[in-house]
Amino acid sequence: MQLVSLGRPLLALELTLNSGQAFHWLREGDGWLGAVGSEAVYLEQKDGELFVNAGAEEAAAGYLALDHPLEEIEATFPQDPVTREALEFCRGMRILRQPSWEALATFITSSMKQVAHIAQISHTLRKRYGRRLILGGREVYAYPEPAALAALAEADLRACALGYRAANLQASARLVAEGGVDLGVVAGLPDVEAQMELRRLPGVGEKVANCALLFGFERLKAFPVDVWIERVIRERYFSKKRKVTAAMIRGFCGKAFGPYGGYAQQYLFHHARLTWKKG
DNA sequence: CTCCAGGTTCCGG
DNA sequence: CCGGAACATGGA
Repeated sequence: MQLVSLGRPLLALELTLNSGQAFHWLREGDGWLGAVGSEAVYLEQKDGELFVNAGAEEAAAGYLALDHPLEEIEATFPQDPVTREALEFCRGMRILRQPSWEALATFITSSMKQVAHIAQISHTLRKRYGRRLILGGREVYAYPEPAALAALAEADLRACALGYRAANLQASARLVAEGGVDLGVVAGLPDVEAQMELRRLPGVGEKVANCALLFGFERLKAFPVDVWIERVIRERYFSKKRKVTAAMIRGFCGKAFGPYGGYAQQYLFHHARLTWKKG
């Protein structure tokens, strides 16, 4: 396979691909093999230099969001010790620019699931119902289109270990495929309205909507609050308060982390998930 | 075995 | 607005 250099961007490639944003990248030799939309892509980073299979330069640069001004973004983070620790741990991690349906759908399947299992579900769905792509003799699978999932029975999705999420994914795929919720329209809405529109889909509440906005609609201030973020906020920012309600956490997170709150959130999430010690 | 995971929805205070 | 319970599945 012929590789092309994309230079030396500020990028922590492995961290980015394994930080719980996307769930399908697999180790292949010295790099990573996966799909960017409907294009098979190989990525490799060697001594800070980024390489991609010839022909996929544009897709890779867009997906990896190399145009995000990452040094400026990281400089907007608050200076508190918790965020600084996360920044030190995650420096160079980027918010991927994923296709909106792919991001939305994978997070519909994510509720009450560990990252490893979300990945397993993603791979099963891709392999059974996504388009098969070939790169360097290797098979890669695109995420299934809304219409492909809309055409299935709920039982087909249950068979992919989706559990109660099967009905939500099926119904959401149908709504999107039939235009009941138009993701192209969502892309043009302001953040608040976009979130409301996404929440019309079954299985999409505040957290999943924010994940979709952050990872699939490039809303870099969207701040998903999951169990890890909630733990961090409660125990390290509100440690002395007796009662901390969801509204207080939402208010704090929307205000305290600046114009790139979603980036800060991702750093806090990843750092907490990998280093948290009980007690 | 028990506990918990990148939650949502519905229901009763 | 708030807390609880039901909902499936598998990794730790």
